Amino acid sequence: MNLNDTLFRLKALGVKVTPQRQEILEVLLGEERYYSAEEILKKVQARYPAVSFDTVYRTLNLFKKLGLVVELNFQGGYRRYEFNHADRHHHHLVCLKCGRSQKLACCPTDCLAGIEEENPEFAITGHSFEIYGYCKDCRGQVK
Amino acid sequence: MNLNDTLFRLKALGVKVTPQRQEILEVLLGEERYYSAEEILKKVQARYPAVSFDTVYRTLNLFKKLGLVVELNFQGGYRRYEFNHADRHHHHLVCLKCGRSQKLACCPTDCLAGIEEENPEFAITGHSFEIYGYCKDCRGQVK
DNA sequence: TCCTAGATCAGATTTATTCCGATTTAGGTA
DNA sequence: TACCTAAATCGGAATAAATCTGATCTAGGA
Ligand SMILES: [Mn+2]
Ligand SMILES: [Mn+2]
Ligand SMILES: [Zn+2]
Ligand SMILES: [Zn+2]
Repeated sequence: MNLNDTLFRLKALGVKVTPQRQEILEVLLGEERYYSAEEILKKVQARYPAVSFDTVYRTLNLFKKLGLVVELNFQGGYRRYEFNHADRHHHHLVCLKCGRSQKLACCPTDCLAGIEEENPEFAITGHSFEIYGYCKDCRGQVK
Repeated sequence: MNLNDTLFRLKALGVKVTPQRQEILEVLLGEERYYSAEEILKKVQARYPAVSFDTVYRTLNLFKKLGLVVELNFQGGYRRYEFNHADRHHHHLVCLKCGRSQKLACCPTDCLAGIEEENPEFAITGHSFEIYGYCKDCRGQVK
C-alpha cells in the first residue's frame, strides 16, 4: 500500500483529499513505525505550519474508521498510531523505559480461533497483543 | 489471595496500612472484575466520603508497582484496574460499545515462549492480549 | 467558474491524572 | 501508653490529551 493507492482509495470512498490528509499519510507511510499524535503534528507542520491538533486527531480517527490506520493503546496510557499495512498484521515488543518497539512475527491465531468459536454471539472486530518489558539498553537502569 | 493475606503482605513490605488503602483493596477484592478509578472512588467514598482522587490514583499506582493490581489500557483509551489474582492470569473479550467484558481462558503461551526465546536480551515483564468487538446486546446498534 | 458540503483553524472546553502545600496519621520507639 | 516522624491524605490547583465550537476556507462536482 503506497501513497497513490491510498489516495485513490480515499477518493473511491468519497472522502475529500486535502493537503493536510495527504501529508499525514506521507508521514505515516514514510517510516514503518508508529507515531504519537504530537509527532505527526510536528512533522506535518514542517510543511504546513498552520495545521492544528484538531485536524490531526480528526484525520487519524477518520483513517482509523476506514481501516487505514491502527491505534495502539500501550500500557501506561501511551497512545500511538501506525499505518495499517493490511497485509502485514503484527504485534509489538515494547520497552517500558524508552518506548521503542520492535515488530513480532507471532500472532495468537489459535487462541483467536478458539475464542471466536466459543463466542459466536460476539462480533469480533480486532485484537491487541503486546509484550512489555525492558530492552537491552534499558534493562540495567530500571528504577 | 484474600484481604488479610494482602494486608499482611503490605506490612511485610513496610507499607503503611491505612483505612483508605484497605477499603480500596476491599473494593477490588469484592467482585472479580475491573474498575475505573472513578468507580473505585465512588465505592470508597460510600464509607469514607472525604477520600480524594489523588489517594485513589496514588494507591492504585502503588499497588500496581507491588504487583497487587493490574492496569488495563483498552482500545479507545479506557483505563481500568483489577486485582491481580496472580494464580488466575487471564485476558478479556471487550465490547467497544458498552464496555462490558468477559474473561477468557486462552493465553497465547506458545507465542510468548517463542518471543522470549528469540529475544533473550529483552527482559519481558508482562503482556496484554485483549479481543475487541461488539457483544450480543450491542452488535445491532453499532453506528 | 461557481457552489456547497465538508474540512480546517484557533482557541475554548472537557476530562483524566498528577502535583502541591497544609494537615493528619500509622506505626515505631522510649 | 505517650510521643515522634516519615509517610499518607486532603482539597484544590495545575497539567496534558483529546474533543468541541463557530467562523472561515476549500475540494471537487455541476
Ligand atoms: Mn507496528
Ligand atoms: Mn479481568
Ligand atoms: Zn528500552
Ligand atoms: Zn456491548
